Amino acid sequence: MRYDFSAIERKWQARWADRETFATGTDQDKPKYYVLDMFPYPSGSGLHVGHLEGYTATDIIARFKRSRGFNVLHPMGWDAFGLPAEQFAIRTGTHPRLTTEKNVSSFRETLKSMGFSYDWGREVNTTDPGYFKWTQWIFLKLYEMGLAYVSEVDVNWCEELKVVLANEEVDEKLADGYTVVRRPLRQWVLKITAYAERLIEDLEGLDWPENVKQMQRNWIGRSEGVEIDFELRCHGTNLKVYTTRPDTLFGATYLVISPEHPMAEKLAVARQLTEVKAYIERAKLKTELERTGLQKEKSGVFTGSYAINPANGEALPVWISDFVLTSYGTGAIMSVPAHDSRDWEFAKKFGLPIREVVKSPHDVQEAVFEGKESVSVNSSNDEVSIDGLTFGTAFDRMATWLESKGRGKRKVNYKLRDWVFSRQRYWGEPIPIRHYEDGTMRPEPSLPLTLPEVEAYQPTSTGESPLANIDEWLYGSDEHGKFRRETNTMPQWAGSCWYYLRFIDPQNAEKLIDPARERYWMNVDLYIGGAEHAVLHLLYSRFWHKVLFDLGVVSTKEPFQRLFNQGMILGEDNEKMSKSRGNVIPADHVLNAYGADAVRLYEMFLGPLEQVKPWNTNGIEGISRFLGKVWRLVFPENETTPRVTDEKPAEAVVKRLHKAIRKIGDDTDLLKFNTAISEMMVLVNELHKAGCYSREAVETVLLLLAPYAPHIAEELWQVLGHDASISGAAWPVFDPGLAKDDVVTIAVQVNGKLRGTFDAPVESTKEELLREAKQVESVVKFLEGQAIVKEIVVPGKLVNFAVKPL
RNA sequence: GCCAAAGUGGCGGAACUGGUAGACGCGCUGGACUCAAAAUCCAGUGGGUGCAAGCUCGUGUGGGUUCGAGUCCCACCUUUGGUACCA
Repeated sequence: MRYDFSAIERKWQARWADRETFATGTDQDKPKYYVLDMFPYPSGSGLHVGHLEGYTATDIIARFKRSRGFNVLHPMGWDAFGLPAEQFAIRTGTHPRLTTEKNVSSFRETLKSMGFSYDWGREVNTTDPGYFKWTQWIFLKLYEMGLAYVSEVDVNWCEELKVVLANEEVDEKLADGYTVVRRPLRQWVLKITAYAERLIEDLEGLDWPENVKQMQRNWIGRSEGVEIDFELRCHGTNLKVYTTRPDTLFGATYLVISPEHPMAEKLAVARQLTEVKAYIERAKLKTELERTGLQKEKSGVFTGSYAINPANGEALPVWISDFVLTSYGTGAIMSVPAHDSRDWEFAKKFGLPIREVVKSPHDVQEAVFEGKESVSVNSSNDEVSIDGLTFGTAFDRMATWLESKGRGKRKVNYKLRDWVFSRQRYWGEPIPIRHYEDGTMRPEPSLPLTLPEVEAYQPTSTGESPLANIDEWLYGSDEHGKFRRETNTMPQWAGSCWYYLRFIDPQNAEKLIDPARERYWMNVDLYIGGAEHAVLHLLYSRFWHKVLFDLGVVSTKEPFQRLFNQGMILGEDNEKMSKSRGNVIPADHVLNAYGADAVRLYEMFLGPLEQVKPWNTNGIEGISRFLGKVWRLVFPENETTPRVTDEKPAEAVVKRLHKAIRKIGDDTDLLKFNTAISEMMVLVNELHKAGCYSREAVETVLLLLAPYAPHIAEELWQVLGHDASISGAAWPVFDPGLAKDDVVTIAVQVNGKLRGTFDAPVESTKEELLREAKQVESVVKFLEGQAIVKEIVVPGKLVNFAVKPL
C-alpha cells in the first residue's frame, strides 16, 4: 500500500475536528501546561513557511505534554485590528471587518491543514465586541487608577494627507514627497513609567533568554543621578539640570537646554534674540529622525545668559542645542566636555573650554575620557572635596553636599516614556470615554462601545479619526448633560496585551476571566514568538498584567514564565522573505506538494529553533523519504498487509529503542527538535537494517514520532489495531539500564593525535584501558622508541599518551 | 558608534560540563532492480598525498593556556539582529 499523505491527512484532520480530540482537558487534578504562540495579524498575503516554524514547535510541545499526562491549553486567535485592513478600506471602500473575516478564514484553513492541535473552541478575535468589551474594561480601570491621562503629545503630522503617521510610515511618505512635521495633538497616554521599577525587578524570576531581559532593562533605562539647581545670573531664577555624574560638577564649563525648553526664549539676551528664535524655529521643522539619526554634526546657539556653578561659583554660558532632548530628565544638562563625548564634540565645535576633573590617561584636549575607575582631581572648594575619590564615593559626597546646600536632589530617571495610547483611526477599539460640555470626562456606562458603520475611512481634516464624522454615534446626552464621544481608538497593542488570559475563559460574559480558572491555568508555561517583539509587546503586556494583578484579576505577577524566540526563516536566496524580493515560500504551496507531516518535520529539521536559517525546498525530499521508510516499517513495498509481528525484538534492538526514547524525550523537552528528528531517522534506518518489524519496536517509533508527524502516526497506529487516537497514548518510558551502552569505543591518542581505537566494556577500569590501549596495533609503532611522559585516561572516552623521544 | 548573537564540507547543520570534528539530511559519484523510467536499495563523498595500509592539513584570522581546543583566554576580521545623542 502506498503512503498517500494527502488522503491520510485529510482523514485525520476531519476526525480530530469531529471528535474534538484536542478540546482542553477540564480535570483539574492533573498538572497543567499552557503553551502559547504569539497570535498573528491575519494579513492578506497569507501564511508562509516562516510563520509555521513557531506554530509547529508549540504544537510538538503541546502533543508531547499531553502524552506525558498534562492538561494542555493550546489555543489560537487573531490580532485583527490594524493598519493594513484600514488602508485597504481607504483605497477600496471594503469594510475592514470583511477583509479581516476573509483573511482569518484563510489563516485558519492553513493552520488546520498543518494538523495543529489547537482547541478551536477557544479561538478569540480582538475585533469581536465580546472580546474588546474587556479591552475597553481594562482601559477604564487604568483610567480610574489614574494610569490613563490626556496630554498634548508631539506626533508625526503629514500636512497634505491630514493624518498622523506611525514612525515606520514617515520615511515612506517623505520618499513620496510629502512633508512631515512634529505637531502636538491631544492624545491618551498610559503611565507605564509608574511601573518601571517593577518591570525591571520582576524580570529576575523569568525563564527568558538573557538577551531579551537585557534589552528590556536597557529600554527601561534606569539611571541614578542628581538634579542640580544652577542659579541664573540676572534672572532671579534657577535652571534645573539632571546628571548621572555629579562627581564631574567641577568640570562643567557650560550648560545646554533643549530648543523646546520653556526658558529657551527668556534666556536669550537682546543681542542674541534673533539668532535664538531662528534656531528654535528650525528645530521645530526637523522631524525626530532628522534631529537624531541623520544628524551627526552638533548645532547650537548661545543665549547670552550665564548660570552659576554651585560648586565653584563660576559663570557658565547657557547654550541651546537640539542634541538635548526635551522629554528626558529636565531638558537641560550641565556639560563636562572632558568626560562626556557629546559634550566634548560640542565644546570642540564652539570653542568652549575643556577641564579635566577625573584623572585621565591622556590629554583631554585631544580626546574625551569617560572612564569611571579613575580618581577625581581639581574638585574641591571650601566645604567639600572629592579629590582622590573614585566614582562611587565621589558621587555620594557631591550628592550629599548639594542636598545639604539645597542645590540638588538625588533622582532616579528612566528612559522609558509613557505610552501614547491613542490612534486617529477607525479600525481599533473605541476609547470608551464621554466628553461633556462642562469639560468633564466620564466613562461610557455600558460596554462594549462598538464601532459605527462609516461611509469613508479617511481621517478628518483636523486629524481626528473618521468617527468624528458620524454625528449619530458621536453626540448624545444623559443625566450629566450633553456629551461628545472620544474619537480616538486604541493602538493594535491593546488587544494583544491580555489575550493570553481570555483563552482561559473565552466565553465569559460576566467577567474578563473566572478566578478559579485563572488560578489553575496561569501563568503561561511556554510562550514562543519572534524576537521582533522582544521589547514592546512583551513590555506592554507585562505592564497590563501587573495592573490586573493590582486589581486582583490575576494571581501571578508575570504573565509568561518561559519565553523562547524562534529564529527567522529566510528565503532560498538567504534574504529575508518579502513580497518585493519575490522569495516568499507560501505555506499552502509546500503543504500541497509534500503534506503537513513532511512540512512539520522539515521546519524543525532545518536547524536549531532559535537560529536564523534559509529555507531550501530541495531538502524536504529527505523528510519525504524518511516518512516513506516509516510507512514501510508497517507496509512492505507494493504490499497491502502489515508485516508487523508480535515477536519480541532482539536484545540489541530493545536497547536501541530505549536509547532513542531517552534522547528524543530529552531533546523535545529542550526544544532541540532537529537532533530529535535526526535520532528518529537513525532509529528507523537501523530497524530496517536489522529487519526488525516487531510490534514493540514499530509502536515505539510511532509514539515517538506522533508529536512531530501526527497524521502518519495516527494512521499506522490504527492499522496496528488501536481504536483510540495515538494522541491519547502515553509517551514511552525508558529503562536507564537499557538506555546505556555496554560497550564503548575508546580512542587512543599519542601526543593528542588519534592513532587508533578499541572497544571496551563501559565499566572498564583505568588500568584495564591503559593495558589495552598499549596493545592496539596502530598505536604500538608510535610508542616505540618513545618515553611515556604522562598517561591520561578518561573512562568511557579515551586514552592519551604524552611521549618524548628516548 | 554602542549592545547582543553567530562564523564548522558544495549546502542546512551535529559534536554532553575541553576528550575520536563533520552525526542526520540535501546534493554529487558509482552500482543493483527495470525494456526504460519513477520509486526503492547498496557503496562512496572535507582538502592534499599515496596502488594501498597510511601520512598530513583542516572548525573566520593571528596569538595563548592544556597531555588534548570547534569548545577556554587575548587581539582582530566578517555577518546578522537591536538601537540611535537618555546627560
